[in-house]
Amino acid sequence: MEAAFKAINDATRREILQFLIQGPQNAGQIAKQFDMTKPSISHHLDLLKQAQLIDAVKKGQFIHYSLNKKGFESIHQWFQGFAQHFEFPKPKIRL
Amino acid sequence: MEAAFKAINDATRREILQFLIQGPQNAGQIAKQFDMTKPSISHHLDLLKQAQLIDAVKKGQFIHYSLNKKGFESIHQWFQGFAQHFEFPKPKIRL
DNA sequence: AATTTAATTAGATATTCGCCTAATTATTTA
DNA sequence: TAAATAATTAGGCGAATATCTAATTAAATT
Repeated sequence: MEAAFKAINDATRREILQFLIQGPQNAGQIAKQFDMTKPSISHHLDLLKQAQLIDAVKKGQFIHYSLNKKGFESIHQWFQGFAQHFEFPKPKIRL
Repeated sequence: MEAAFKAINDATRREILQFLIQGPQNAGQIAKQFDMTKPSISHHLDLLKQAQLIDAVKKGQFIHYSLNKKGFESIHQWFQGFAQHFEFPKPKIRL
């Protein structure tokens, strides 16, 4: 949980997560989205992985990164403790 | 939003928020909960206030701090973008 | 008015963070 | 097997962060 809060406290890492909503991407494709060197992106990916916000799967010489539910769940759980005290708007229908 | 992510990326500040679930507390009462000096707590309170996660109301020589919905909403909004991709467990009945 | 109490602001310091360049590892292709 | 490609690891540096002590502000009490 500690790791997840740390991971999302950075604009670049949050943008990486946003980008991965589109689906899995390899490190090079991710790096291309940002005006930053590959080693820097690599480091961000490492922190996101530590936080279990993303998964990494090696496919040949590429590494495919994708969103991982676990990290988001840990944030969700923390948040729920407060949500109960505030009553956030709920969708009209349950999906 | 930036400020909210920054604010919750610290164990002490998250504990302050937890403590405030019980209800409003003044700075001294909050500081008593932690093995840390009052100026340090004061600084944490300032960051939480900047993030609109807490409100501060001066009552005489005391300042009463309480949870503020706004900051939590900004985190909630960000989170919702991902929640849709994962389907988090929902309560059985709508309250 | 002087003292006490609650809290913040100011300034210093050690640690962590984000970024870079250079070097390394691992895989594919010529 | 040598060269090229994908990605990481290593090392260094300036900026940001968390903490402390000392000083300041503001309100209440004596």
